[in-house]
This record gives sequence, C-alpha cells and structure tokens, in this order.
Amino acid sequence: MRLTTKGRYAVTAMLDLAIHATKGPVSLSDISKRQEISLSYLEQLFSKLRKSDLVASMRGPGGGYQLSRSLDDIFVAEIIDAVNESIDATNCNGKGNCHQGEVCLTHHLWEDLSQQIHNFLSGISLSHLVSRQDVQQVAQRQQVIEESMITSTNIA
Amino acid sequence: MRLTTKGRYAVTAMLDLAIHATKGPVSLSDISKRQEISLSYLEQLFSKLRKSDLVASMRGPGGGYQLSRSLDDIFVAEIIDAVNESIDATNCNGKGNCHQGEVCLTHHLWEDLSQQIHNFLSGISLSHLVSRQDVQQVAQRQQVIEESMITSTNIA
DNA sequence: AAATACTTGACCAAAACAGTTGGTTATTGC
DNA sequence: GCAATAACCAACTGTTTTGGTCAAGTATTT
Repeated sequence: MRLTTKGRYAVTAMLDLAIHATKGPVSLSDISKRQEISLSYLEQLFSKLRKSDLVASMRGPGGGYQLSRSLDDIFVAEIIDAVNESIDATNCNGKGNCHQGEVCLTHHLWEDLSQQIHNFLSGISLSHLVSRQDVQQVAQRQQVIEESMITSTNIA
Repeated sequence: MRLTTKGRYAVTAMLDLAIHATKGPVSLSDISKRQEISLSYLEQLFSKLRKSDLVASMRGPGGGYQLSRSLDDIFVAEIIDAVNESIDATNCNGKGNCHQGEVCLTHHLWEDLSQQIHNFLSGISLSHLVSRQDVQQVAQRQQVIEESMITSTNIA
C-alpha cells in the first residue's frame, strides 16, 4: 500500500480545484501558487487525473481544468487510485499467490485492511470535504495569502 | 503512510512465532524457512521488535525468540509501529505544519484516515489471528511443506 | 572446545519519489 | 498575424526507501 505525498498532492489539488471551480476553469499555475506544489509535478498528476476522467482541460488563455463530474460524485479513493495505481495492502496485489503460489499467513488480514481503507476513502466525496469547517478555514487563510501576493506583485 | 513488505513480513513472522511458541523458543532460521523471508532481513526486523519489547531472545543452542507478552496482548498495530516508525498518513507526521507553518487543506482528512487504520489494526491481536480459520489452514499447509523438507534433507 | 544462535554494523542494487528541463501544441485577445 | 497563455509531453536527475547481503562479532549450551 502506498500513500505518499503523491496521493496527498492529488487530493489537495483536486480539493483546491473544487473550491475555486465556481469562476470557470482553474489553471495549474494558480493551484501551484496556492498549494505550493511544483507546476511540472502538477502537470504529471493532472495528466493521470484526466486519463481517469476526473477532470477536463481547456487550453489557451483563460483555460485550465474543471471537474468532469459534480462535487458529490468524485470520491477520495478514486483520486488516489488515479495517480497511485492502487490502495491494495496485500503483497501479491490481491492475487493470492504470495507464498509458493498460495496465500501467505497474513494474506486475509491485508485483504481486510484494504477493504477497510477503501470503504473509508470511498465514502468521502469532494463535496463532503468542501463543506467541512476545517477545510473552509484553511481555504480562507490561503485566499488572504494569495491576495497579498497579487498586491505585492502589482506594487513591484 | 507506509505499509510495505517490511511491516507485512514483521506481522507474518510474529504470527509464525505465535503459532510455534508452544514448543519453546523459535529460531529465526526456522521462521526464515517456513515463511521464505531472508534470515538477515529477519534479524533486522527482530532487532526492532526486541527494542519495542514485543519479543525476548535466548541465545545459544536451542535458543531463539519468544513473545514477551501473551497472545491476546500483542496487537498488529504495535508490530507495524515497531518496524515502520508509524502508521501516520499525514505529510507532517501529525505536527500540523504542513503548509507555511499551519495545516494544509487536507490535513484533517489524513488525520481521520490514520485514526481509522489505527483503530482497525489495534483491534486485532495475535490470538485473534491465530484462531482464524484461514490462518490455521495456511499454517497446516506450511507444516506439511516443512516436514517434507526435513525428510528430503535426511534422505540426502 | 565446538556448535548454535543472537547482535551489530557496513554496505549495496533496484525501485519509487519528487521534481526539473526543455520542449510542442492549441487557443485567445490585440 | 502575433504574442501571450496554458495545457501537453518526454526525458532526465538527485534523493530516499526498500529489501536485501556480508562479515565480524558475542553469548550460551552441550
């Protein structure tokens, strides 16, 4: 099982997209500035997210990315799956051939764990996250930072 | 969050130890043969398990490792913690300074996930695993393999 | 003394991660 | 038409983690 910054970045970026989607497409450079994720890394992640049909892209000035489904129809588990291959906790990727062609001693334990994690992350949609109070607070804080950055750029 | 073969090996080895603990100390080379885990790798893992006081060692011929607590007082979460540092899913290791000194957009989500996994793995003891039917079946199969290996060694 | 078995530390190859560089293609506003 | 914007793409790089190996111990039992 892999849950590294890769999956975390993907979910964070998708949530940022969800929060700012009201004013048309969101560019990766905007997300990059707000969430402090390298632009080129975001490009790689969004390439996968697009292939999994979680986002749609629009080129050219004023372009960017949009969610391809409604907020309550995109789940955290899908996002992680899209960039991370799987959230399978078994050694054999669920094949059951972990020990001499048969299951190993702990195979069923990891299967249960995978199910547990998957159930949890499948139950959380972007709309659920957006409406959380702690998320809104952080988003607010980032809005202020962003605005001060624009102002200081204009002065300079 | 890290759940790799390291943690899986550790739990598998501990379970093997639990199953064979009735006949005195179990040597790592026995576990190595039964579970097909490299001996030197097991040595590294058990060094950590010993430091976390999950097992006790006895040197010399007939020596090996024993569980330092009863079967129903050792939980899977502890074993993974011992070899893996933590099962924390946040980026900041729970410190809450993931974005410019404050929490990032998704911090609380990963905190919830960590809690979820921890609750699950903390609820499963070695005695619980030992009594599972699928575990007993696999253990039985491995017993047969082991005996045929001893026989063929004697013949050769 | 010899055999067994744990203990420690240094080392290593392969893979994954996180990110960079350097482009190209498409779209829009002037 | 042309510059600016922004998605798209591929190759490459430095670092860390993983999953080991190897060698040299130390302690204990027979």
